[in-house]
Amino acid sequence: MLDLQLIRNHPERVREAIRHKGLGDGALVDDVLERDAHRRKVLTDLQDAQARSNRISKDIGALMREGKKDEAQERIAETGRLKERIKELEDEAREAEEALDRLMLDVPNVPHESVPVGQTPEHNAVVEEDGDKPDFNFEPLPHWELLERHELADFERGAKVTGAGFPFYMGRGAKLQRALVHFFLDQAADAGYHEVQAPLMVNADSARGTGQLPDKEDLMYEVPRDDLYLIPTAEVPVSNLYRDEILDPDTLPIKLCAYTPCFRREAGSYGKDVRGLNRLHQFDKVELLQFVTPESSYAALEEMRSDAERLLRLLDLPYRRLLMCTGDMGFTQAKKYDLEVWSGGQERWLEVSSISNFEAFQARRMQIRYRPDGGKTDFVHTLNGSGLALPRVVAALLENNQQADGSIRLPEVLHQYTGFDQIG
RNA sequence: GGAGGGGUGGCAGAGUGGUCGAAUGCACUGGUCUUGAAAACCAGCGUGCCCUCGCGGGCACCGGGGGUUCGAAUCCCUCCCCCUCCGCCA
Repeated sequence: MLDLQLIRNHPERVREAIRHKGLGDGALVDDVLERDAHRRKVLTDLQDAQARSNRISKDIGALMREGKKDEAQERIAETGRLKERIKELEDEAREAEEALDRLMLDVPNVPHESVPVGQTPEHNAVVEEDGDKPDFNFEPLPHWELLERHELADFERGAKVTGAGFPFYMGRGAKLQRALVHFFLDQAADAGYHEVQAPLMVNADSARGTGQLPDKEDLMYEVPRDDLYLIPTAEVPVSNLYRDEILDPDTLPIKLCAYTPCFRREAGSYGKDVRGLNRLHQFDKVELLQFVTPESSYAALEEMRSDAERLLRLLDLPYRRLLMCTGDMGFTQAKKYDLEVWSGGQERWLEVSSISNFEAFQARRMQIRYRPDGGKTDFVHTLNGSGLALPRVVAALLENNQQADGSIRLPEVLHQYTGFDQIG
């Protein structure tokens, strides 16, 4: 949610943000301003009426105490009309409030000034490329063939047991997953992130807090009987950790990391993108999160970005960093980087991390505040980033490190975690 | 799942229909005292919103929602959460 003050004071900036994100012409802003004016008018009327009512009740109390029952009765008689009026105004105020809230949920976050303006992925800026793409003197295989050859994963049985997109990882495949999770968490700890283990299901309030509800409902699996949702990312439960709280400034920045499986319905995504590990309904991810003061959030974004990039360098995976343009960055973000690894078998870039600064957009929705020393409470800024999502990292590791004889050499940093240095 | 108890300010803990946004203690902040500190004493100390250039004023909030009443922390309904005991169970 955006700051209503910002819309009031700089409506043109918000209109521009809406256009740049490709979400309309910005007429929404005028609706908001109109609704806001109306709400305030109704609120003022209501509060006037309530103040009068309170005055009368207080007088009645005083009269009762003095034993002037008759006078009290007279005053009670006066209140009938006023009570009705208050009821009407309360209804009006609630409607006005709800109408404004609904509109406010449609207002996207304003992109940071450093974000390139554009509507399509072509406008994303490739900021950096690092590492050498593998140069094979044989025909490299895509990872799904490598998985099959080495019996690292079983997609067919996964489909039987659950459905497409729910593979079993087997033997060294399973161990590799566990090793990566362990490695990522250790690295995060070294970088100062505090590990948490989060619930894998959340309630509707939490899903709303991070913006999965109301509009991205199709993303999540539901457990209707208990009114819960399976998490599409650890971002959802962990961001909500401090919902409705006022944080002590001494505790900031709060840096958290969490390993969780992620569940995504991925409704409507078909095509060859979905082969193998490229797109799954369940996958593992280590997520990094930070709660910071507003003035430090962009430094934190760069820090988090380099925390994620370090993992790719340690794994010796060639990657590139994209600065997402206004139209490709999403509704809630102010600035977002994507990290993509090169997969040598498929000869394409695979997104393995997305690192975002939400500024106060999520915090306002979740009511996460802090009290600056001696000052008024203010919303924290929130950031999160994958560090990293496993399946595509596995895909790239297998593809890039395959040898002519079909074996796969694992990067050295993983040996102590896997207990083996190659597959096959 | 069954039975009972309970949710009040940062914490502890009063308050069971009217001068209660809420006693008191602790914590915290400022001041007095002191060479300094502690102690003691004095004062301040919740959140959100609305009106106002400002001074200031108003409204709402005692787990959430609804109701009774001129008036609700207090009474009623409902939901949620916590605790104790029993059952079940990784």
